Amino acid sequence: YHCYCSPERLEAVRTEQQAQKSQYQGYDRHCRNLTAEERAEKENEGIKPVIRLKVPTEGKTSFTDILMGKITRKNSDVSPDPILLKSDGFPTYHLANVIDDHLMEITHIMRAQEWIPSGPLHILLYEAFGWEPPLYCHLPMVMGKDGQKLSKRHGSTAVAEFRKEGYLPEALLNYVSLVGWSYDGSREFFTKEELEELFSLEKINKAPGVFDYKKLEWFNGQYIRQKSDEELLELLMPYLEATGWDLSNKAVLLHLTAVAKDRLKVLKDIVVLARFLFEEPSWDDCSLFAAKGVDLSVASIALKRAYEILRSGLEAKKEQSVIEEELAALAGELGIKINGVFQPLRVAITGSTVSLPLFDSIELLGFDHTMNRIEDALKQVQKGIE
RNA sequence: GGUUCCUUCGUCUAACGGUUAGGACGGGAGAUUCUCAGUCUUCAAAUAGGGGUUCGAUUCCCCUAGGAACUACCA
Repeated sequence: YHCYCSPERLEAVRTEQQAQKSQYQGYDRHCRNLTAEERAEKENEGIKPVIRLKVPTEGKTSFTDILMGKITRKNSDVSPDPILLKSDGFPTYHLANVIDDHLMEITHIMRAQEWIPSGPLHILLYEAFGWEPPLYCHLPMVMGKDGQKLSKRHGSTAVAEFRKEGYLPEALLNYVSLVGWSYDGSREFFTKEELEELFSLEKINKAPGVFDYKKLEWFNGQYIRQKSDEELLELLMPYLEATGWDLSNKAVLLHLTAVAKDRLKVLKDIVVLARFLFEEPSWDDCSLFAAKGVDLSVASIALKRAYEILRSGLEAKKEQSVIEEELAALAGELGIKINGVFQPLRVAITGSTVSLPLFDSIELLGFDHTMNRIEDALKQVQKGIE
């Protein structure tokens, strides 16, 4: 039916209902039973009407949900006479949805549980048109950590964002399949093909699930580790290329990939791990050179001596294990822990106390470059002590 | 407020009405070790509360509590 109520009147009705804490909420069906004269009068005033659905005030409407079972709602509880056609002639969602699905010959509607309350309204619409309603399956929603509808403030929510962060499609798919569903309670790894085979609506949980970014990360790490070095490098390239670094040495990149593989949670992480290869450390904070419980002056000596051991060892092409032993011996001599020697080296070479394994870092960087860096670092430490 | 849906470790979940309530993530401890990771071992951690039905209830029923969604001329 045509409704001529102004937005202002609707708003007034709404605030009045709220103020009264009225049990009845929504449109008051003001225009539902206008006489022909009253309508003509409104038309003459030039008011463009909306078209509302005359929802029955008696009886109930129900439909069967594949997951939820029978859902029934009293017609008096269905949204009172919702707008179907707006005053500008455009349909609202409910009208468009029903017509579109019907014309598209949709047989099954699977949507989130937040749509359950609109179910009876849609059924009413199908009945009004004399159409056969489709089958419904309302799926549990996915919530954020706070138990509210997952939204932007919980982190990434769009597939494109997950991809940008460096989540593998197969990891995301695998993880998401396990929110609200399980196969047998113990098996967790599924390929897309296996999911096509094994996924079943019947085993979907009714309760909403919380999206666990930690577990997604874990899945992603698992899938990353399943890749060959070559495959992984290919996936990593876009992230590396975005930095503007010189990536011409494929052998180095492959070695980098192999060493970084265990350390990646998301592909994007490669940038942090690789930075030392392409940018010179600044060593702004000299205290980084000193391991816990080690004096900076001692660290300085350790670095100097370690540098000599490294240089002669590498020049003589000694085994890594031999050089390691020599470095360990140095630590013993200085009365500090092994890390007291490794940390200043690590900081000198990579600029950070956290890095890829030391000898891999050296090999990636190359002998000359490594030596130069340690020499520079030595100067920094001297300045730091003074 | 009203309507509807939901309720097993912190999180995702498993358990023909009969199990020491299982697995995974995360957390703790330990091993490996040059840091960080990774890997391995290991520990803690739950049936929301109250009534029924039953020889027996996580499982079936009722009540309470809690949570969520919806309640637009948005979708």
